[in-house]
Amino acid sequence: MKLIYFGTAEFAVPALRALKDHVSLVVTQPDRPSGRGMKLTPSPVKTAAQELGLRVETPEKSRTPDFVELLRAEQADALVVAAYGQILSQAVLDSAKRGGINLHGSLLPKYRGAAPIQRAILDQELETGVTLMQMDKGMDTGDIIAMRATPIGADETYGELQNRLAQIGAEMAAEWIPRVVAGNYPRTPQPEGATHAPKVGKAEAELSFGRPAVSEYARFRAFTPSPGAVLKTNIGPLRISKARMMMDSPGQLSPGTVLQTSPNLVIAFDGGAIELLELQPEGKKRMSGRDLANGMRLKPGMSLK
RNA sequence: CGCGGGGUGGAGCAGUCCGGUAGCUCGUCGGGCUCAUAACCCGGAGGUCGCAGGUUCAAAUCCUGCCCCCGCAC
Repeated sequence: MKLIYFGTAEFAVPALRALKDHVSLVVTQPDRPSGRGMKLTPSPVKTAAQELGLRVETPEKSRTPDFVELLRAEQADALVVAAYGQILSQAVLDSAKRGGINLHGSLLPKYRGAAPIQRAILDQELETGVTLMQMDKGMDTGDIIAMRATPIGADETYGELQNRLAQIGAEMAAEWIPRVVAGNYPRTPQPEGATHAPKVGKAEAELSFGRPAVSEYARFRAFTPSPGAVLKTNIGPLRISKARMMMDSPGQLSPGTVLQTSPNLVIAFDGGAIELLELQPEGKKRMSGRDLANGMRLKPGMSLK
């Protein structure tokens, strides 16, 4: 069994590790400038591939004739694709015997597209999962090979859920890829009811006092740890890294009010309150909500709005 | 050379412009009050003010160099 692995994000790493003994080539996005100082940063998949001693290619575009030729020359049994970040052309898909097999972080046909995991949390879905499918030229529209569901925890963040789904994906890959290569596998067209999960934008990561506490708590979870949920306040933007929904009803205090500073910082939102356990003001280090209240002299009753 | 903020007892901050007594909110330790407490009262310990030079009678504060942390943009 000879595989070419296409992946970029963290989601794709566990499956790569699971299949490593059969991967002859890893294709991932080129290093991108990122972080302070615009340093070139390799993708998580590239880092993992190098650690595993695998050959890596990082084409700017995978569909160029030269690159397709390189893929064909591998004479691979299948392309395994997970969170790669580029559309694969039909020519690329046709370069391996069984075409492209994709791991997708949702229960297809729901949440087709770039950000299925974040969207599922943002929508306060109760469950999601991983789908293994035969790629076609559409965006996550191929025939389903296997699917596994898992509940979304009430306090689960994007990072935590992604890790779990990636692990599930790795197990599915280990179980199904050999059968796919052998040509012995089911293919079920996706049913009706597709929804789309477009890339999340920076504006969506902004928490708002005026919206319902439950929706903002979901928003916090969907953007944690990356890119991070931000709460704009009169003492500057706060990046929230740990928070918890307060279950007891806070009465009808106006959104944005500091309800408690001890033992933790609690802020009123519409119809509820959220405890800010760990956050980071602009230019500062990460700190507890309590520390922020100490340094900023916050007192119950003050407004952050 | 992308833009910017910061390093002050264990934590978060003020003080730096305009040099001259180490401040605030917590934590911690001891004592008190209380049925009790994350509340309140009294008392204590704990700081080479990032590092190295320089100026000065005197530097957290002014000058020079260096190290480290972080945000934005991407």
